[in-house]
Amino acid sequence: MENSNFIFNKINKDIEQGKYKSEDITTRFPPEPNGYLHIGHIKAALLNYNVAKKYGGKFNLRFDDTNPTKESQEYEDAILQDLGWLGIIDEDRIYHGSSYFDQMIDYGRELIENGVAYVDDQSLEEIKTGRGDLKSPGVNSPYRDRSVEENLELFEGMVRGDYKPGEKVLRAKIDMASSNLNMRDPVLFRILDTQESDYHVFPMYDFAHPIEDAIEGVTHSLCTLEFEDHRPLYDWVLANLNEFKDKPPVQIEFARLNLSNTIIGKRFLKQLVDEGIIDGWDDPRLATVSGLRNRGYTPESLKAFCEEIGISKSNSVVDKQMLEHFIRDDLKLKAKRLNVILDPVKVIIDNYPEDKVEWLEIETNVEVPEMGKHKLPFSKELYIERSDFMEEPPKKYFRLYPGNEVRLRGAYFIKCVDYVKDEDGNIVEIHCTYDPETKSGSGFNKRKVKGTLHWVSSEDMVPITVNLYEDLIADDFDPDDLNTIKKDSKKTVTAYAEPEIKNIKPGENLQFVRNGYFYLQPESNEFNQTVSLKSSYKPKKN
RNA sequence: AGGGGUAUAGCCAAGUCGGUAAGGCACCAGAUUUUGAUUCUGGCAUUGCGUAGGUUCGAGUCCUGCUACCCCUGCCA
Repeated sequence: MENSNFIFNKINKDIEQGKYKSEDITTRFPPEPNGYLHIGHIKAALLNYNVAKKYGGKFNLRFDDTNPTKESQEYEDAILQDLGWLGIIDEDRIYHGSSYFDQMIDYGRELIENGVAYVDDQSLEEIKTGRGDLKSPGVNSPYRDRSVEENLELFEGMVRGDYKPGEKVLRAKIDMASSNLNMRDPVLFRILDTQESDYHVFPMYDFAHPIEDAIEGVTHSLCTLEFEDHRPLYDWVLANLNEFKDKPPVQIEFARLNLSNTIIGKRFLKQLVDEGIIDGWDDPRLATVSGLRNRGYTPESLKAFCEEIGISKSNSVVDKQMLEHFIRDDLKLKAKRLNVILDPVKVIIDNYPEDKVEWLEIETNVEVPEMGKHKLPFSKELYIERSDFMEEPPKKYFRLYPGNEVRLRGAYFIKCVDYVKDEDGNIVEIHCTYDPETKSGSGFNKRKVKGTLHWVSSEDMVPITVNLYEDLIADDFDPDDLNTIKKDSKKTVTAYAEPEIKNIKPGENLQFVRNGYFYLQPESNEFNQTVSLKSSYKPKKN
C-alpha cells in the first residue's frame, strides 16, 4: 500500500478540497464473468479494496455483464468463490451492470434529446472505414444529422427489437477527427440476439462503465493502463448526463501485473483450457486464483505479495521468485514439517536388531513449540532420498557417501559402510551402521556431522501420491504456438511418508522436510507441490 | 494528423516545498542451526536516477532537445 502513493495523493487532494468526506470514498472491482480470475485480478481487486478500507469507505464488487454472448453463470460463481476465499468481498455490496440496463437506455434517450447521439444505419465495415486510422481523420456518417425525433423513434425501434443485429447502432456524436480514436463517434448501444436476455440492445463498455460507476456512487474508479485513452470518453458520457455531470467519478489508471515465466491473460488461459492442454482453469500450474489455491497458496501470501510489489504506471515484469518468497514466508510458521521421501533408496542399518522398532519423538515444527511433538518409527530398514547418497561425492558434499557419517533427523548418526548396485548400475541398497550413543536428544556431542537427512522407516511408512510441478513455459516459449508449452511440467510420483501424514487434513499445507511445501487437496487425496525450499547447496565438480 | 503513457540497481519500487538516492525480491560474505531451510549480521545505484544540454550555491525532482519501450483504428471488456 505504501507503494501506490500516486493514487492516495489524488484521493487525499479530493478530500482536502472538500469534494468528498473520507467515508464517502468508494471503489469497485468490475470483472466480466467471461473467465476465471487470475493473480492480476487479485492485484486490481485488492488495490480497490484496500483503498476503500483505508479511508473507511465502500468497496463494490460489480459484475460487468454487458455482453451476454461471452458471459456465463459458471464464471460468475467461480469469481464469487475466489473473491470470497481471498476475503476481498463485501457481501452486501455485490452488483450487476445488467441490472442498470433500463436506466442506461433512458440515458441513451437523454443523449439523443440533447443532440449528442444518433442512430447509425451503416454496416460494421462502413463504420470501421469511416473511422479513419491512426494517422488520418475519419468522416462523418451520412446518418449523423438525423433529427432528434427521427433518432428517438429509431432508437425505440432498436430497444423494441424491430431490427436485427448489425442493422443499426446508437452512436455518440463527438468528433470524427479526434486524434483519440475512442472519441470518433463511438458506438453506445448495439443490437444482440440472445436467448439469455429479454433485452435487444446492449450498452458498450465505454457507455456502461461510467454510468455503472456513477449510479453506485463510486468516487474513484481504479483500472488498468489500457483504459487511459478511454478516460476522455468516460468523462464525456458523465458530463453529458444531467444527473451525473456535477460530481462524476474519476478514473485513475495503473499498470497491470506481469509475472516472469507465467502466462497471465484470459484469452490465452481460455485457449489452454478449451484445447485440453491443461487440466482446467484450476490447474495448479496456472496463475489463476483457483490454480494457486490448488497449489497451496494462501490468501495471506497472495495479499502480501500484491502489497509488496506496489502500484505504479510503468509496465513491469515481477520476478516469480517474489511470489514464491511470500508463500514460503507465510507457511514457514504455519505448516507441520514431516519426513517424506520423494525419490526413495533403501538403507539397511546392519547393526540394528532385525525386529526392533523404536518410536521416536520429534518436534512437529521446531520453530513453533506450540505445535507439539509427534512420533515416528525407527527400524533396521529405512528409506532416504536418492539424491542424498553418492558413490563419488563432489567436494563439499555433506550427505551420505562411503565412509561418511550423517545424522538422521530426529534419530541417530549413521555411517555408510557399503552399497549394492544392480546390473544397470543403479544403487539399490545402502548399508550403514548406527551409533546408539548418538540418539537425538541425548546431548551427544563427541563428534559432529555436517549433514542431516530426512528418512522414513520401511515398516510403517505411508505411500502417498504427490504431484510435482514445473513452469508451463520454458525459454523457447512462443505465445502464438501452444505446442511450445512444456509438456512434462506435471509429474506424479508415489512418495513414502512417515505415519503422521495420516493426521494431515484435506486442505492443509505442510512442509516435506528438505523438499518444500505441499498441499493436501480437499477432493483427490493427493498432495500438490506448492513451492520448493531454497537451497544454497550447489554441487561442485571434484 | 497522429494521440495517450512510462523510463530510478539483475527484478519490483519509494522519492509531495529542488537540500545530498527508502523498502522488498534476487545475489554475495560471515555467524547460529538436528532441514545446505529458518534466524541473525554485513555487503549490494562509491557526483549515479533513459540520454544531451540548461537554470541553480545545490537537480531524480525545474526548463529545452533527443532516445527507447508500452497502449489506441471491436457493434469486446
